[in-house]
Amino acid sequence: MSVQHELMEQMRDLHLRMHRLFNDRMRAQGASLAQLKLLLLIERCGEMRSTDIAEALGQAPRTVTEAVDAAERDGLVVRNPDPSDRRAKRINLTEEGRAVIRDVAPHREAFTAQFFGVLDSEDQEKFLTILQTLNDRLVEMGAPSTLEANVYSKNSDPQA
Amino acid sequence: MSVQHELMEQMRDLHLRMHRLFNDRMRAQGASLAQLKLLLLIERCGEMRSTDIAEALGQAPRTVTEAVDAAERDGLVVRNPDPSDRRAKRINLTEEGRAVIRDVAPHREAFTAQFFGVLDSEDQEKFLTILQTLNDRLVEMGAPSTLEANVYSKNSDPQA
DNA sequence: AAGAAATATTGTGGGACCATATGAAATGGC
DNA sequence: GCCATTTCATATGGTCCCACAATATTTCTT
Repeated sequence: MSVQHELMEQMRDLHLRMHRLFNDRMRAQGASLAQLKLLLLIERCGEMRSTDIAEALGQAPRTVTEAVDAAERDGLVVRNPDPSDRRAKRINLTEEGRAVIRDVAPHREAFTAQFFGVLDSEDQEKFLTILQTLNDRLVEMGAPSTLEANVYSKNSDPQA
Repeated sequence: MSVQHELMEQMRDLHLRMHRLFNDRMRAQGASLAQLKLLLLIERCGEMRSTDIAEALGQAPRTVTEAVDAAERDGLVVRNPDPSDRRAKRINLTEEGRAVIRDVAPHREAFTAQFFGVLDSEDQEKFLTILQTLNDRLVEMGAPSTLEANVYSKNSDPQA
């Protein structure tokens, strides 16, 4: 029972520290974690509708509208009309948006490598297995199974 | 490299799902994760000053003031003047605050047990080791080493 | 064509965080 | 005793997220 207690504490600590440290490093590069999450998702999937973004990020529609507003204000993203559905808008990266991703990429890579470098590949595999098991458990327990985009390391398999 | 990518995704997913699911269950009992965190800390440590709470929870002073404001509004907590330091206030639980902790306890226990139940004790130990290793790494990388209070399972060693 | 559903957005209200700054009180050196 | 510094709680303003409700437009269903 005390092990579970410890586990919960360590899990929370880990997330908190990781989130803050990563955020700090990205802010030093002029980005923010949340913004980056959005930009990387669009880079990976190409033009997206608001709905798709909400689902991919596991966020409420309201949140996405706000985020896109902000990114558009910063010139990182544009909303184009969707030719095949006049209700919809297609959100895409601007050149400036792509530049932010490019500039930040090495720092993301460095973070991930430095972070997971303490684990040998066997432990990484074990860790991954456990995380997947726990994730499945949460879904069994009632959590939604929607995904979340990856912000930390580069993804080389875009799916249009 | 792709394993690290997967790891990051799974870690984020896990935290998000756990946080939301736990929060939902607690809200059904009239509490919230953050509130609970505060109440449990005070229960464990007795009367506390705002500063102590901020340090214990790894939060900014501003956050604590807000949280205590809310808890005080809900009648779960009171601010008493500190006789030995007229700047300070001593924050303590009300009877209602203690009642919330009592009511929520079984649900916290149930969640933790159900969640970690998918892992045998060997995997739990392995998981704990890995988490600690990663936490230490983050501290090496510049993250603060302040702790965070445990919200999920009961703690039986209060330290006044 | 009428109704239902989907799409994006807006408003309102709220929760949980942050850095920074302010005023009051305590503390420590002199 | 006196002044600079530190400490304490709080305030200002900001980010990121949510739920709920309402709107206008368009598409899909029947």
